[in-house]
Amino acid sequence: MEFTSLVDTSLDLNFRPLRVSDELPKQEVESNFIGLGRDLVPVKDEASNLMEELKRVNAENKKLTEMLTVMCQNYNSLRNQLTEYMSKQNSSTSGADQDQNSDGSKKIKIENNNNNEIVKSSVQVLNSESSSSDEDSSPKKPREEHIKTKTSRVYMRTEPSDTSLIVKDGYQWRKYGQKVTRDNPSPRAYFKCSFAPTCPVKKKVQRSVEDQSILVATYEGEHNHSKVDTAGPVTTTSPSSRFNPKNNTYAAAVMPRQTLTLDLAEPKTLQNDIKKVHSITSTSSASGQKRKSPGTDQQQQNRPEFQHFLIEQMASSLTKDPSFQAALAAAISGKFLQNNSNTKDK
DNA sequence: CGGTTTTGACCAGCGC
DNA sequence: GCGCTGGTCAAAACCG
Repeated sequence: MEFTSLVDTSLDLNFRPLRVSDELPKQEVESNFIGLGRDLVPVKDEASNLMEELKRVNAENKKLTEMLTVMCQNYNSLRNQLTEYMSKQNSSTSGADQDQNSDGSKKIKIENNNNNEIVKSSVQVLNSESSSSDEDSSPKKPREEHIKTKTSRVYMRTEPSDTSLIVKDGYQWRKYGQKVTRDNPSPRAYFKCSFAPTCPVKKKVQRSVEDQSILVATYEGEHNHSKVDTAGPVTTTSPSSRFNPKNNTYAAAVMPRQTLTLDLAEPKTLQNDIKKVHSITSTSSASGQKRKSPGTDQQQQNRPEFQHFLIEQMASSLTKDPSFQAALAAAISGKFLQNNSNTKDK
């Protein structure tokens, strides 16, 4: 449980109400064993146990808040990089769509336009709903499908040392292929949703050409089931994918990955928070298009006021979350019920 | 043993 | 028709 909470925030919180009922019996069994060992456990002890539990939950919340802070920092730095990159492109000649690309393929052009859109909208939403024309696959057949199927693209920052192509998004995926594409030296991995056999969703994951630390996940189709709630860290792929034995980068990669997992999970609340944070950090520079000295945002973010505001926002976001409240209420009431049954049994 | 990953083979679309 | 490319298949390997 602790590990789950450490690894993910909103996803687990959202699903917690479902899990509480699953997990509580376990705790009951455990505490019943304890109860058998000691004939009469004073109510005082139980109360102190509860307090301990509350303290532990509070500590967990603190950890989550800190992680969210890191997430926002990563997000902002990524945004800065993208903004800089795009402004560089804009400052060059207008027809410089294919600079960097000697072959100047149409696909790249489209990709760049898409990036442009995202940056122009201040990258509030990293999950961009794309039209049928924006997908990078050119053949006719897929194109027909795109008219029907929803495609979206998600950008995710990872540790540079992390070579795995894993995007944690709360779903369970089965990898069915990997290819090295022409316009990108890093391989592209193909995944199918493996939670439901009938689920038509596919995703492609590939590292960005510009920044190898950015994973680009392209989703095709819509899930016909809810998110998978497994016991592990937000779960996306098979057990062996949660930890990459080749480079031992799992622990290091966990933090950056959460960033977009959260974006996917609860876009509205988090984006609102991020918007607020953003408005604070960019009060001096109007549109963000002005050339800022690199690291300006970073300095702002390091300010204690900013950190405080950020933590407050995250905390309020958590406490406002009905799922979180329900989970907390269920946990507490479960404990009380457990107490009652224990005392009645004796 | 069942599910997942890996990876070479295969297929279809496209341009020349 | 041929070669290139992206996407998928499927057998073997791997893992818990």
